[in-house]
Amino acid sequence: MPEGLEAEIWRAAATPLVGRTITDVWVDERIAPVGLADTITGAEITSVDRVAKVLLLGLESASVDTMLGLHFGMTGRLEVDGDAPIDHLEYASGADRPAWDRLRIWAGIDRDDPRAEPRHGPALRLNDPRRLGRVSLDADLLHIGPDAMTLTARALKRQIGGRRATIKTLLLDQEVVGGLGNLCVDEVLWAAGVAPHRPGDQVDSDSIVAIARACRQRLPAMLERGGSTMGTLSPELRSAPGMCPRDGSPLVRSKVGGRTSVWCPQHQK
DNA sequence: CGGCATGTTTCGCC
DNA sequence: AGGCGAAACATGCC
Repeated sequence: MPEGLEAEIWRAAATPLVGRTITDVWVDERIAPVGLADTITGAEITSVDRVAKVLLLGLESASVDTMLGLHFGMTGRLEVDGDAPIDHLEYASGADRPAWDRLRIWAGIDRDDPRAEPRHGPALRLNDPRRLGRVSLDADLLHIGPDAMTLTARALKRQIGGRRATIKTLLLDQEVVGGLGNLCVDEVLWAAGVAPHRPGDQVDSDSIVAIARACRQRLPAMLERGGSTMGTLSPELRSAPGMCPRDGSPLVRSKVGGRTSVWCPQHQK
């Protein structure tokens, strides 16, 4: 579930936390730096941002000035004030077990708001069955590439350079482009008419333009509709590849860059 | 039981 | 040195 689009949905959902003070923290210490809870308890949440697939909370207090980074891995999901903005797909059987919680942050309401009611549950809850997600402090995000949603052809061309890895591998590399995951890359390449296994240095200029345009146009549309699973290459189509929605020829399911890829040999060259 | 999963990190080989 | 690809990580589901 979590690609850049999901992180963006969670960013928007978490903005009401700005201005609150962290009163208590519980964390699964296997996925966080030592002493994280003590470090951030008492700090005010001063900002909520997203970089690529990472959600960032700015935290400030007399003794702390840091950025808390939430990485969701393959199966992480977020709840804010008891509300999950995205439902499961992979674990769609309604499973949401407390045992899978990895981080719980209780944060007080705005001190000066007389209408505010006390809250009992955690303000923020990171639930992640597979535990591939991570919580970090001051993560190094300097090398993250330009964000996919606003990607320009010029920037994409520069980032790809003369590299010979497959275009799919390159687009999945967060240092090349920020925010794309397996589903979005397949969707973008399908829309742009580029085969996933084409080497980066053999992607012509027109295709670069098409990929960047597909990122700028399709990703915001998918975001609007609910995230990475809302592309033309639907989860149903991915799991049982049928006919290409564009030209009606058979879709192919194969491994590219170690990831399951769905594409149309007819119009993706 | 075997295989597979929306993601990163690490290791070894050029 | 650095790009590249495969393996590893961890757990649940079909």
